[in-house]
Amino acid sequence: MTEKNLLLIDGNSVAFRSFFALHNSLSRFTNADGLHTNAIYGFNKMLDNILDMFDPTAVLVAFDAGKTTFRTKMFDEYKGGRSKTPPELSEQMPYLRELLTGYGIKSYELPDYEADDIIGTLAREAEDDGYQVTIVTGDRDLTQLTTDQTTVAVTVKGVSEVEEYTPAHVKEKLGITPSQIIDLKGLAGDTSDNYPGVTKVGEKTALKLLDQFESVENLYDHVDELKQSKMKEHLIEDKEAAFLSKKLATINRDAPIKITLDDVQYKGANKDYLIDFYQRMDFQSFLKNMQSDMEPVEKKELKYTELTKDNLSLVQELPKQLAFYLELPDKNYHLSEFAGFAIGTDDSFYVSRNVELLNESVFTQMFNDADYSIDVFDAKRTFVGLNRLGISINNIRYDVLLQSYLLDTNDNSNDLGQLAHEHGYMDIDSDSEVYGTGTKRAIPDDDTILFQHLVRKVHALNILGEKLNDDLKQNEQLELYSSIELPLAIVLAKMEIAGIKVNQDRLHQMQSEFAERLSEIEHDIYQEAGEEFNINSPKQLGVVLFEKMRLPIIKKTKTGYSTAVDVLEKLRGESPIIDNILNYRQIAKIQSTYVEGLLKVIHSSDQKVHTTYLQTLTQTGRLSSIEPNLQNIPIRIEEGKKIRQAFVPSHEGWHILSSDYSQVELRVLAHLTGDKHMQEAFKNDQDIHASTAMRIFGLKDASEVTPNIRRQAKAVNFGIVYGISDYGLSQNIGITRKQAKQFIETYFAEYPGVKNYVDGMVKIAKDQGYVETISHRRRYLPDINSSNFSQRSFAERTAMNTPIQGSAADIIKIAMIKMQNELEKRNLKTKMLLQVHDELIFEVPDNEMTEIKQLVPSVMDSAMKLDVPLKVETSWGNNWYEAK
DNA sequence: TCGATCACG
DNA sequence: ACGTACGTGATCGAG
Repeated sequence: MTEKNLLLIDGNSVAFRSFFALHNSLSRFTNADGLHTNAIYGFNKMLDNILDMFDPTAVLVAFDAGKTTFRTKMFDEYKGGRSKTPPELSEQMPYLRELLTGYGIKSYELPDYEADDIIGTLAREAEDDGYQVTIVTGDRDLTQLTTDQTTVAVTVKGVSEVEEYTPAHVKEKLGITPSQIIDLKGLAGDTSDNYPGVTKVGEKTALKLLDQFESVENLYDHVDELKQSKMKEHLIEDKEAAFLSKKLATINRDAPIKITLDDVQYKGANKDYLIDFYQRMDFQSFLKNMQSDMEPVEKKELKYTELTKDNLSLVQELPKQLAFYLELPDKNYHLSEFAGFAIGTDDSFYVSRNVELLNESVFTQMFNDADYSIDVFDAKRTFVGLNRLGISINNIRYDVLLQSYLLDTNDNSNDLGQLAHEHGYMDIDSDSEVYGTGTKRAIPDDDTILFQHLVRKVHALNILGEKLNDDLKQNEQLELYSSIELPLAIVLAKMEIAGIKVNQDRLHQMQSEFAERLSEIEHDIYQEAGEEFNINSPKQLGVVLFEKMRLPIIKKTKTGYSTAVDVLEKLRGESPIIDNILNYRQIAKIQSTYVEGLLKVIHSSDQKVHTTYLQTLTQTGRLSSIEPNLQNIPIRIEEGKKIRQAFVPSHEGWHILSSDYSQVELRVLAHLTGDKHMQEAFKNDQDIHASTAMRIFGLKDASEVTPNIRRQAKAVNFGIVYGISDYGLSQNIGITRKQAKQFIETYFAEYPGVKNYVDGMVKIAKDQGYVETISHRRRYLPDINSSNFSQRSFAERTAMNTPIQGSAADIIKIAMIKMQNELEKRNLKTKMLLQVHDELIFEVPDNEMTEIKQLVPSVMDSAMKLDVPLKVETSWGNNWYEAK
């Protein structure tokens, strides 16, 4: 006889448990549409575990139907006072149903009844029919249903483990039978369901009473026999409440359910449905399990031909639209070895380890033939790689990395395999699977492994390029892709290749100067502390300052005392050691990060540094710069600023020229908000901070704007751009929160357009789930409806900041493309070298200086037409330090 | 690998 | 009552 096993799941309870179990990682669990998925994920984990453990022949998930039930009719405060379900959980409920559909599991709800009642009723029917029943829930109340045939599995530690209650286990834990659970609840009540029980009687007392009297009814039959006590009075007084509570706790095992055991027979999952569902949820690990589950469904083996010098002509037979992948395995592609390449489309693929083949005319012609269009992954990387081989390419069509990033700034993995999976293309492994990670990372010796992987990449590009292009079109982002990001990739490649010359002698000179000063200060600090310790260790420093020297503790971090600058500044008067530490920190920073750090990354071949710009990293559309980061070279403090003297032109007699946008972000703000007052200030070329100062402090004349007042107004302007809060502003300029609040209110009254914009952006983010820049760059903000104040506030500030910072990024990107075009069109030797968010840096031969001084600002200020003028300031000198 | 710190816009 | 300014990267010490 086959065993009959029924699995009943309390849907709401398990969803709730899953949600809170993964609440800390809430923001990690969102899919591409910004939907939270943590509860769905947790529920899925639980399902996998439970199905595996109990191997059921029938399954049902019961849900609560709504707020009101027959219990609320008996007692209208039943489950009252519960905080309402967080929106991040509610939004997941419909998808939970889809998950169940995928598993081939029925779900059911019944108006006026709770999930418990459905479970109780069906469990009774199943027992009568000879089933073994397992009930899964997060709610211990359901243990009242345990019998010899029915086990109640209560989730513990989130939902990954369960505690199984049998009648024996209930007895062991509480000393009562399952049917007495309701008596227990009757006497003790239940705070989470908000019913009272008897005053002053909790679980302990209730159990004692039940041990003696067995049931509520019997207790009250003999209540007179109790000796006089406060408890006896309470019992008598709350008799009604006790009976009501018992009734409320009793699960209805006779609910009018319209679902039968026949309806819930379990026949297994619908794998196609689940795969589609997992893709939509971005559940990579479940997808993978499916795959490994699904027999030996190996990834498709693609046919390919290994290229050699002798069969190169085969490449000429390829269609004119194809994909090409050049493998530079190291992150730093300026120095990486070449592992090989693959090219092809449809079912013709060619592959080789020998990148020298690319120098053959078949390829060099193909890459510069306008009739061809080549799809790649990371155009900038490909361009730089080919350039190192002496090859140019000018017909790239789709860059799947860029496309993917523009569609969703979070999809920016540099691993094509991983990214393909995120877009639903599964016939490929990730680099980490094929090459390994960390120190074990290596290119496989086995040709078939490497070649198959490279060919799969090319095939993935064939499929994804077209698909993502359609998606971009849908988002109105085609223009952003083809007129800004793709051309920019090439411009950036050329800047990286150009590199910037570094004067090593100057750095070495600074290195010994700083070393000397550091050892002097170090000596003083040890004297003052009375011991030697590692000044660079915040932990050791904390002990010295706050334990040994007993200085007042201003702020703490998660791990101990804070020793950050703002804290030390407040301690300045306490001891001369503070000034020395601040000084030491400053110089140590310059020494380690800039002098020594920079020396480490100079290419010995040309005495230059070649940074790598990350074009697909930031959430706003800005670039970032690594190895080395040339976007944070010191400028604010003179000692650090001297580092810039080491950045020099690559030719004798040339100059470094720098042009920067003046207050772009505020100009963008004036444009986006349409605020008349703000626009007026820019149109009249006024000092914007002084103008703001006059408005918020109600000054009549510009002469009344003192430096301090201007400084405060400047902070307010910055605050507006960052998404202001009174607390943030008060911290920044050292005023009270109340004053800060007053400033902000006055500001909004003076600039009503700004106020409208701020509110409008938050609303847009709430309605559509994302915000956009002027060029339709998009940022999704899944936390905008969060019930967590802090997360929600952060999303709100981002909603207003991103269009500003992002539009400013759009503007300079356009300027860079135009600038590079002009330089090439005019055959100038001047090279664009660096971009620092609102600033472009060039090296210029003397005979081009006059032209460039005029050209750069005119290209930059006409990059985009705004409702206010853009302003550009230019300076130049013998090195970067002088160009300021 | 992570948190604290500090460099930039 | 919450607990915050927006966007980055490199270095260090410590687990």
